[in-house]
Amino acid sequence: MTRPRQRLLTLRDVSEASGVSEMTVSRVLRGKGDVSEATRLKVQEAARSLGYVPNKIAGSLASQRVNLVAVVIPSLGNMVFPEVLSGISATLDGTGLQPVVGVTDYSPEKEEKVLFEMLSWRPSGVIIAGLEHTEASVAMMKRAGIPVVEVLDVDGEPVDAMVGISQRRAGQQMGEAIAAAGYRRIGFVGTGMEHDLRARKRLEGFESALAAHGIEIAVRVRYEGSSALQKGREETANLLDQVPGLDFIYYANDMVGAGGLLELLARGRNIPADIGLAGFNNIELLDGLPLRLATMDACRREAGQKAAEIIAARHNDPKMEGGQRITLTPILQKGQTLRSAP
Amino acid sequence: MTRPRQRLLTLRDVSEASGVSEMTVSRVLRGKGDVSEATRLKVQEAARSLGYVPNKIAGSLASQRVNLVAVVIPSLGNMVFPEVLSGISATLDGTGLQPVVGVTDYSPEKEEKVLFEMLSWRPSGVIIAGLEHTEASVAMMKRAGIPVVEVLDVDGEPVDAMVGISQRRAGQQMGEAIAAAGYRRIGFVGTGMEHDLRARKRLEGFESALAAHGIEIAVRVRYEGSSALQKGREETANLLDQVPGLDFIYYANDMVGAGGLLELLARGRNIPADIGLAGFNNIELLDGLPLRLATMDACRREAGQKAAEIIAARHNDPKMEGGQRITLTPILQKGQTLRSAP
DNA sequence: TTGAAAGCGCTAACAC
DNA sequence: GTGTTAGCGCTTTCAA
Repeated sequence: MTRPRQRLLTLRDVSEASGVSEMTVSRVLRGKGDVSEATRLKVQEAARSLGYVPNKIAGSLASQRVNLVAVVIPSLGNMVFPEVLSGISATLDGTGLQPVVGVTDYSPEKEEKVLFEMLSWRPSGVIIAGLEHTEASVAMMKRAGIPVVEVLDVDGEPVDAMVGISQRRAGQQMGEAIAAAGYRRIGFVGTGMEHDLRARKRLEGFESALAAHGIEIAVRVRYEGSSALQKGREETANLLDQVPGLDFIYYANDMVGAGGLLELLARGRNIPADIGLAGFNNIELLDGLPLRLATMDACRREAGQKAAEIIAARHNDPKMEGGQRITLTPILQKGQTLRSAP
Repeated sequence: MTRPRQRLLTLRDVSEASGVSEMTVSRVLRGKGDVSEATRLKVQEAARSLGYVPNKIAGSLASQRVNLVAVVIPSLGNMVFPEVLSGISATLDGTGLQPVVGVTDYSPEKEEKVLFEMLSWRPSGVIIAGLEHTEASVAMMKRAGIPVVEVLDVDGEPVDAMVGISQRRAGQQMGEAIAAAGYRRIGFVGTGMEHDLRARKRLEGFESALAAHGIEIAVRVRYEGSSALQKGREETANLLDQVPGLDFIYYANDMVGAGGLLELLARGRNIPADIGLAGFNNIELLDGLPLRLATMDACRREAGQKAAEIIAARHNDPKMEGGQRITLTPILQKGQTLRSAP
């Protein structure tokens, strides 16, 4: 494959350039241990002028510690995971820990591979989306001997710690609000993501809430691929044509929901009196739409923050107990597309 | 800070469990060298049943090779960089190389830190957004002895290789199209990103093209913060109030442009006859809007792909020459918000 | 086809 | 405050 690249600068080079022992150079560069001001300056100057970049591979091997946190998420393409990530980064900043991201494309097999790959770097912790993983993935995480935090869902048993909302409950709440508002003929637009188990749980909760009111989803479609805004329009048109009497559409996420909103507005439909709609995620995009879409916050940023806090705390105090369970509470935003209960 | 974590499984454990020497176990696990089928099976079985995860830190130190590619980008929050990333991942898949992402928040100082941090892991290559970096960053990249590809801009001198569009030329082209269409009183909505040098270059090109037609930008505003759709609406309203005779608005990106479009439609303006508008990036979102916004593709995915190809090729053949320069050509999409030349 | 020895570049632990 | 020694867990090299 590849041949070793040219030799780079080592501690020894800095040591020779500064006339200070390797060990002391190492101390200066890490800011550990007492070093006299004089030698410190000598060393720093030498390192700077040589352009020395320490070798973390060697350092980590020797110290048996790695300042990386593995973050395993399904996708970077839909705004929700970047937000989790941004919560993680913000919290990790200043702890000396660094997130490293792996993407699974919603595939459990790829997740397993990514996890294996990341664990082979011996990170200080794992933050992973969801509670469902292959047996091998679970085994790996358990054996890794590091804090593991599963995020964005709390409906199930975690490997170790978990932080998130109850997706099932979130779906239920939306279903209840819709039924309470008197909507009766309800359509659903879902993603084609077979493996988005959180979306599935939301839908289950949603259906159970409707069932309690004697309502069944009248029609459902799934879209494949991305371009969610456009798909939202198309599938909405689709639904309306299939079932003219529809008075509500529930969308698997805000992006398709926004597309649906644009379509309904284009058709001059009376929202929310005549027909209502709701999405999920509370993405920022909604602020600029002609009407505020009803939605629910998945608390993604907060989940990332809390997860990172757990990792950081346990990194600093390895004796700390694991198994934290933090349930976040999403707020239902009625926006302007869900009428109030009569 | 932290104490070493519990001892994990090592090659020695697999060696003992299988009764095969460490060296041969290593060969099996890496699939290198000739190993008899019998021992191969013994070893694989032992590794699997123990749940052995190799230690890449030790492996990389010993072999002096690391299968990581450092990817340094300003942000994950706006869809353009994730797309570059996805081009990179797709191309790297199957090469044995893995991208590791660092985010700079458009700050040159943070970029320097991120670069230092990543280079200390001795990656096999660097892909970094833009051509402008601190002196120290440039020095680090030059000294690293690995392929470096700067992406998304070709207006300047690269450290090594570069792949992207000419941002200046892109701005010019849009300016020319607008002037040719006969628009004369032109407004500009930019981001508050002081350090988005690519946006700045686009604007320079844009202004120079207008100047060639004796036109100056009549009014410009910058928005701060995110929520680009909403800001697009607000700033558009703002502009129209300040300069009622405006007949074109150029937006720094499609997201604000989409907000502007919604605002103009809400005001019942006649697009593109009465007033035109254009964005930049050709994001997917545009497909679902009531009118297709005029825009220009930044070739982000393609830039990621080409960059990754360069890294992969040079990884496989270190003797290969560096300094590749690939200029991609963005296509101007007139959409429905830019009238044709009279 | 397999094994033994010698490091990779750094840091922990201990001596001075 | 500074230096010395002995590895960290692998892979390279070379011998068997």
